Amino acid sequence: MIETSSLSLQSTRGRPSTRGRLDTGRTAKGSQTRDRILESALLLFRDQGYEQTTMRAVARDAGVALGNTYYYFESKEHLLLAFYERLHQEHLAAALPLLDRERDLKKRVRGVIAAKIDASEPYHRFSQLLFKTAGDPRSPLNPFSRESAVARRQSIGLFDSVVAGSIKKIPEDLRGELPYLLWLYHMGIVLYWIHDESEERAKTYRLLDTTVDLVIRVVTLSGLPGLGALRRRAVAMIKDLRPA
Amino acid sequence: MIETSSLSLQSTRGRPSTRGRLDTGRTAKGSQTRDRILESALLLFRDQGYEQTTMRAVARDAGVALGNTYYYFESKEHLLLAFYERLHQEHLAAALPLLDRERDLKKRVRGVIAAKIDASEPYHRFSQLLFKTAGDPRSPLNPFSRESAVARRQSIGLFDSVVAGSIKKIPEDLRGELPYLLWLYHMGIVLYWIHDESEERAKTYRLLDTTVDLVIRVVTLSGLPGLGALRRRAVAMIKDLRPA
DNA sequence: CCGGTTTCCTGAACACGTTCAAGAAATCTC
DNA sequence: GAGATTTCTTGAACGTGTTCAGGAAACCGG
Repeated sequence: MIETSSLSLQSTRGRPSTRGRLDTGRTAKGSQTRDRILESALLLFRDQGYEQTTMRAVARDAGVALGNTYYYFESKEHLLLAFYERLHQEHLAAALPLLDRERDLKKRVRGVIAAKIDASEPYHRFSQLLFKTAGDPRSPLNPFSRESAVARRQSIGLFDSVVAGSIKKIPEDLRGELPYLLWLYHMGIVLYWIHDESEERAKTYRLLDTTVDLVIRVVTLSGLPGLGALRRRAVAMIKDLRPA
Repeated sequence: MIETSSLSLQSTRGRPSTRGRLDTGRTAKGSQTRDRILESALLLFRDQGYEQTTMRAVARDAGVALGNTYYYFESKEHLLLAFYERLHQEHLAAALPLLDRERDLKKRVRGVIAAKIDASEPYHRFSQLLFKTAGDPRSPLNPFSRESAVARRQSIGLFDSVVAGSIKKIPEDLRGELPYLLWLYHMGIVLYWIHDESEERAKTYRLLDTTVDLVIRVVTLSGLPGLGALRRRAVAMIKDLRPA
């Protein structure tokens, strides 16, 4: 499928997009240590949450000195960022088969978001931190920050594929902004999921099913001749106000 | 105006809705100390941000020992919560005249949200923390937590008045949920505002003007006979999925 | 007033994330 | 392989939010 060929399953670990100073993992030894630290952190995060996990415990479990963790990860939050990057890879792997198979836009959107929720489920307890820090412009986890730019672009890129690979007729002007809008929509669903404590996240899935229907309906309606002016105005607004 | 009579301008300070153990401010002396601490904290927060403000600095400026701040405020975050309660009072004071004067729904919604942004402007730099912690279910600042229930109910209550005091015809079933929906909408605008660094927050105001138009249009359209089924389905979903 | 009780206040101590000077190990150059 | 350079590792130390045992001050019933 051509439209998914731009999506990469390659992990960005090992040669991360670091900023000058922290150009780590250059030797085999260094790379191994980095992985050991990351692995320890992920296990501890999952088992006892982010706040309860101390950097000292991460270092101990990885078998290195405390200070060494700071050679490979700028801060505890960057360790979390590395986790999210891995989570995204898992999400991608889960979503790709569906994108290759299904061509109906509604099912593609629903499937990709459901895959995200499923992939995140083991980490529900501490995924709360995603949004805890997502709102802080200074945090590297903030979806608009420079440091998470790679992850964000990848995440939005997934919705590029969702749109590109569907057979639905979409007005040209809306088509350009739709992936971004779907990404925002998916963030909203995730935010709800974070707070959802219902059995099997039943409420989140009900929300998803109902709203995905509405969303697709709006996309369809926006193509009607009588609604062209309204649609153009909305698209213009999004282009204007969408963060750079 | 009857519909605003339930809104209170009384500050909740002095006799806060604390939980048993921390039933503070019972003597005149205690209450004074609490106010001194809060005042110091607000000044420091505003001038140098939340993270840069240390509890030791707060205590020093208030002229008390470090430990004493923890007698009146459970944590640094609770100090921030007290700040948001005060901010809400200022917002309320700014919004009330408009609600007494104006009866057009669109103008009421726009006015109340604009008032919120204006009231928050002096604290833009560290308001980022609102959403930083808003996503964390364990944080007292989380809009769905027990501790912020009072503030939240007040905040939604404001939109109760917005709806109740307008002359717009609104379908009965939607009318019940509309205040909550408008509150959610207003949270979205605030989230955008937090990240908005444009001159005079021009982008936020453009977003507000455009979306308020869309929102009201949807409310109007939802009353059309042909769209009753869709509206009922949407309202049912909201009732089902709205957090308790 | 006095003793008892509650409320208020103190500062040392703790665990945490983070920094840093110093040294060990790997790699490179010749 | 020796020396020079880079990469990796260490653990003590700093400043932070928070806790806590203990003491001071206010209040209350007699």
